[in-house]
Amino acid sequence: MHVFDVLGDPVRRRILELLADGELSSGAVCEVIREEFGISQPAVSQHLKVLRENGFATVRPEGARRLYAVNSEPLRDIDVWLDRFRRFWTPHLDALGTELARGKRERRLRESGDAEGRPPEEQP
Amino acid sequence: MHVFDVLGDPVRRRILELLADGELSSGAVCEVIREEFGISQPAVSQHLKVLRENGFATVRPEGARRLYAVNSEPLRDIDVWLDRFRRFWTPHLDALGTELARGKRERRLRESGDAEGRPPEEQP
DNA sequence: CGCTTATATAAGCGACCGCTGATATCGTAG
DNA sequence: CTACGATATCAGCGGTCGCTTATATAAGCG
Repeated sequence: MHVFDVLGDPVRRRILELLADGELSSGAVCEVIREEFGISQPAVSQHLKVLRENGFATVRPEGARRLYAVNSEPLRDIDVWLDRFRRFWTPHLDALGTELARGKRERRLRESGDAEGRPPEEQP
Repeated sequence: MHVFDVLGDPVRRRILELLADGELSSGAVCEVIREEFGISQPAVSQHLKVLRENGFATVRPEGARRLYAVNSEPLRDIDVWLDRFRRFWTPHLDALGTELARGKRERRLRESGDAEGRPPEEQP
């Protein structure tokens, strides 16, 4: 399934938004989604499966619960795909220039300020 | 139709990639897509319609041809949606910081260097 | 041990999406 | 005016996706 197909579903997008604020158990996700979309637990579980199998989320068992977290790599792929269109709203850069600028920005900000540092969950 | 649904289709993504290099006639798009995906002219026309109706492309008649061009606004919406996940690969920024940094970056680059300036096509 | 809670899987069904083939519209050339 | 080329639209069909109900797996708890 392609990256954009995964994000094509509003429920999956919402789940990712929820996970963006920190890891959540399947049940916690269920509760919110059920309230907002009115769909069943298996439906949510199937969406979580899609997110899992396509690398958008990682799972960590904790007792009987399963804690889900965002895995950002596929989202970064989208960001990269968007690069070729960035010059349409940052007109003075071609694709290479944008890449350099993004790198420079990151470096500049990394060495100056800092905020809360949640490390990006990498799975081996 | 939602932004991500539009990009869910590989043909539509490819068409946008083609249009990213400059405007193309429906026929020109057809030719490439037909070669790459082996689908018919009506199929391509329907995809162009989806792109048009969802604001991803603009059309300009030139004689009997119709010239298509990228309209970047929906793509920017995706970029904005991605903002909430950017801290996963630029860990030292929260969402607000990222927004500020992006604005600052743009301003900084706008007043310093410049490259070839294809103006972003705005439709009134 | 059973019983409950938490989550995942299976089977089946309806809706939607994208394709094709046929046709309509529109511009242009002879 | 007619014919042709370029593009859009229509009708219909098949496949896929997401939902539901029912069930399986597995952990916690008395």
